[in-house]
Amino acid sequence: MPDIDPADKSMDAIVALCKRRGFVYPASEIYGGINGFWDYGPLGVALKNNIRDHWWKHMVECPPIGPDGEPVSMVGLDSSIIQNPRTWEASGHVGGFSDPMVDCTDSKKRYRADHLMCHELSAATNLATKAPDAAVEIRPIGWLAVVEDEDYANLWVQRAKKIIKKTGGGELHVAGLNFVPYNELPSDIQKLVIGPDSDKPGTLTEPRQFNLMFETFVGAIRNEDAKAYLRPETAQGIFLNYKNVLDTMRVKVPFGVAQIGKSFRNEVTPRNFIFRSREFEQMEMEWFCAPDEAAKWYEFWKVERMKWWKTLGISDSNLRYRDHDEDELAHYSKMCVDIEYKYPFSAPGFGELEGVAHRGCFDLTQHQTHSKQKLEYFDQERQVKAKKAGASKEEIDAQSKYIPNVIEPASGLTRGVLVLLCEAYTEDGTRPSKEFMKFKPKFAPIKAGIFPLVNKDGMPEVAQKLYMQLREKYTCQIDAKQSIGKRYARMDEAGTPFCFTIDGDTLQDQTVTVRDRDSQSQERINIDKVDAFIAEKLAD
RNA sequence: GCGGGUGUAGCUCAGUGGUAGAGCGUCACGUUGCCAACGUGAAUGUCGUGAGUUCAAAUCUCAUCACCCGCUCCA
Repeated sequence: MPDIDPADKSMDAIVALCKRRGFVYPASEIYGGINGFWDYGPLGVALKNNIRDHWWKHMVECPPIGPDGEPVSMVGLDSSIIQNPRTWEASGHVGGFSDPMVDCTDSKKRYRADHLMCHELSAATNLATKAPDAAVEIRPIGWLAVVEDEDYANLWVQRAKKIIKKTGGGELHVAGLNFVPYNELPSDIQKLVIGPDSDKPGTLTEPRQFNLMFETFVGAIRNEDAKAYLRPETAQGIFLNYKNVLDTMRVKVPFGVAQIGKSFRNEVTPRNFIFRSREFEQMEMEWFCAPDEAAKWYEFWKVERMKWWKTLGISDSNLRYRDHDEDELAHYSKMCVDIEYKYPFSAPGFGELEGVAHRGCFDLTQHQTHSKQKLEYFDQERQVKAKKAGASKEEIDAQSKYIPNVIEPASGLTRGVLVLLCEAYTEDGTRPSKEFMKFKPKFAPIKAGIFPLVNKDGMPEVAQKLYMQLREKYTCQIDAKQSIGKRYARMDEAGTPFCFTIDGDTLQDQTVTVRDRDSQSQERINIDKVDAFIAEKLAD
């Protein structure tokens, strides 16, 4: 069966199935829910754990082979969600995530206050055209704002002329263009500003802070000194422990530290099911390397991470790279590429799944400055090499002491769950369930259903015995209730790849039927071969 | 945060001021011989929440919450 284009899948139908079958529920639903939070149900947590374990296996326990043919060096970590608040000053999250925003009550648009470039606007009317220097009347109109872009000064002049025409005419009167960002204007002048999509002054609100970090208080006393933040990313926990790992784990640059955990962002607009939620789970790795090798490792991880996503059974045409433009890069990043997936809500476009960022030495330098702890790395191999080459003391130091650069593949575990849900969702009007979940067997929450064909003649007993044996190794469900078709249909919606049915023949010749989820076809195998059959199908 | 839309059983929905409904699903019992079979029965609703108008509100009004779409933002 050819893969279905995500554009043809209905997000509503996926959300409905997720709830109906226990993948994802709205959080605190009996109280009316809470915007931006979701609970993972029995099948959802199984799917999420499967992806999580697969990532951990391929990043920490069995990391990829490096360019030199040896496995790369990687260790795991699980750092605290709440850290010393100074962490977030150093990382740039206090400030960086709190851009002041301005709303226009006329155009109903919202702008970043520091992106609104404002200039005083006046019209000049020459009262006596024959006496050039005298009798020029200056008519102040107010201030005019335009959105900052490459050519905003020209845009401003065009808008200014239009507004002068509308408000009584005259020539544009400016003495040199000196733009001021909206947030730097005094509040009495802010009231005179004409918005970028409005003709009226005073329609812009005061700049308002949108801090994207959740705040809490450590200890019983709730004051500024006790204020702390829920981490908005897991990455900083790794930087905070960089020195501990170096001192205790006998690792040498280049090496990586990987971590999986919850992060929290007070998003302005949680949207698109679990794609953007306020509490989410990340799988992040920080790769520490010598500055002159960073570009090489950036390419390495860019390739490796895409390979990894493809091992989840996602079709090639639904994944792509998207390099960030220079003006799009975050304050810490030198290069960044997104691995994107074609979600049903973004199709035919793509949406982010993972970002691989070249963070330079930004983070460690920041933490070194703020904490006053030395985070420099001493590279003994380079020192020996430089000495052999007869370098001067200064040259040896320069080559062997450095702040490592960091390559960061950061992905959303909960986005991975969403991708597999979207990828697996398949409509098929010809089968009883009308829709089924085509998970790659390795990631399916339930690997096998075990059914007695009918609930008599010793079949339930044989099924029970098989179940007890299989459940030691695989997530299985035994079900003897209702018709066999109904049981198959339920398993289809749960995405269970195989169903083993004990029938009359089983009692005679020790064989069971295996029903394949995708083809709905059956074959008979010996009951002793069931374990090996599943094992083979789960292997990569 | 702004604008628009939606909210009735687990799901899909009907119900425009007068007793809360249907189909599917779920559960029980019986039956069963490979794809949501059949029979009988059962459970499930503060009609999103709170106020107001009314003799009477799922229905009208207001507020609020959640979800969807578009801005804005974003991993």
